Amino acid sequence: MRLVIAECSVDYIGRLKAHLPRAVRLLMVKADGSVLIHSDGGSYKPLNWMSPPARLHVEAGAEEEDPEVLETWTVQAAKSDDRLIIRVHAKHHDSDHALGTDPGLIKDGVEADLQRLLAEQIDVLGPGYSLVRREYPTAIGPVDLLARDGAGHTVAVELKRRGDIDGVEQLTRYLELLNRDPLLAPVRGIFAAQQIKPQARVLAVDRGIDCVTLDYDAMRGVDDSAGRLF
Amino acid sequence: MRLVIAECSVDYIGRLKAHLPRAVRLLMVKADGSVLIHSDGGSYKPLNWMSPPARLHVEAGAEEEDPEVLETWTVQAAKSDDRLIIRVHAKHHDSDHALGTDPGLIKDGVEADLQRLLAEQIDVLGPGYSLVRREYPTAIGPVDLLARDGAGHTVAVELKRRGDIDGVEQLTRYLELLNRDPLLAPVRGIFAAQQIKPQARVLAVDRGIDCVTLDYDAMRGVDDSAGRLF
DNA sequence: TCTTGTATCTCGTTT
DNA sequence: AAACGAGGTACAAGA
Repeated sequence: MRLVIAECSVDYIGRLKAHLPRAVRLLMVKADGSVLIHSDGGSYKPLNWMSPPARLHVEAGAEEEDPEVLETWTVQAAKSDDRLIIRVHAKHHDSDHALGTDPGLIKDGVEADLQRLLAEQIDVLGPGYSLVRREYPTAIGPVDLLARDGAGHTVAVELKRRGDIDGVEQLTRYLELLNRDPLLAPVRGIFAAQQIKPQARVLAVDRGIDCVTLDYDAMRGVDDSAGRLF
Repeated sequence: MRLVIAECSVDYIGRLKAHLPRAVRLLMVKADGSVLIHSDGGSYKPLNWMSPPARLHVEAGAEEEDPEVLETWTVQAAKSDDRLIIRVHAKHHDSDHALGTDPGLIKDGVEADLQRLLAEQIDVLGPGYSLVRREYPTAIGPVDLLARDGAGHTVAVELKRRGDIDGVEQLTRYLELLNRDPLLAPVRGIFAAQQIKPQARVLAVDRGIDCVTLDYDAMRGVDDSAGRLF
């Protein structure tokens, strides 16, 4: 990994065009040819970048013979026409480092975990609920959870961390399909999420879909396998 | 901005839990207290990070008295309980740089530009078209463009850079709603995008929605404010 | 290989 | 401040 602190201006031409005026920034060049341009703020997203695989070509001076330009960097994407052009006006730092391959990130607490917890604690949806199965297959994809309520009626559960309008649409399509199956019909829908957006709730209610807000921490607290990972 | 190349292990506890085993990585500390942890590969997303605003606290040694740990970095989010703990086993590089504030990115060619151009050149949809308004409000969100065709009938236009099935669903919802308004009905739909995916086109046609492919470069060429950005 | 769905999404804009 | 939509979304899992 090469780290350069440089005064530079940047142009990206590809799916859109973007321009960065002259300023001091960090240029990070990775082993796979990708380049990230970071300022001293913002979040993890670089101001501009080139995704791998890409090829970096450095040329002394400027193509247009501008004496203020020390180097012109051209970063060309290997599989598309996307191109990043970096004009370096001054270099304040330049260092190279051998990092080796990374063992990678281990995660816990994503939607898959939420699904596992709700499957184990299906009665948070109401008394008498029982699980039929997780990832119940349909022609248009698997339903997150299929269950039966206290009265024995089938219930399809769509699970999200953040309940958005898309999730309601998805559940609606599943319900339409499931209700064509005489062995299952009538199938009711439950939209379960840690947070449900107002618009999504309105749409769900309009379609007769129940909304349930889940407390992940509480559910994880009940689960005895919690906290064992690290 | 501080750049440290270090052998480290990392734990994140917040909206989820995540762990990085011991390896050599780049630690980038920004002026706002945010921290990014990058490996020499992947894409622009760091392996792990803390978003601003945050506070970095460095302590010599390890809390648990592990002699292999040189320093323990605690990065605490200012507005939540999110926390990043970095155990530094060895430092290979450590440098600090003054970057100043960045003038920021200038973009061209995003959906907003398309919408402005199409509003100005509404007749690319057909002869006699006239604009009613941009961002026409409805209960479930604003319609990109509302227009009248040559015959004086109302037309709702959904605009995308890339025409996907989601966009057709969105337009369908708008049309359903708009057609309940006796002052507007009947309202026809036009799905306009730079590229329309085959599946989206099939769905649109099936629902009686017209598809229009837009040539952004040509439309920008017509617009006399084009090319002034850079 | 391509498609689908999630994300510690980020980032802007608007309410 | 909260919510909504777009993104050069990125990224991983499944087909």
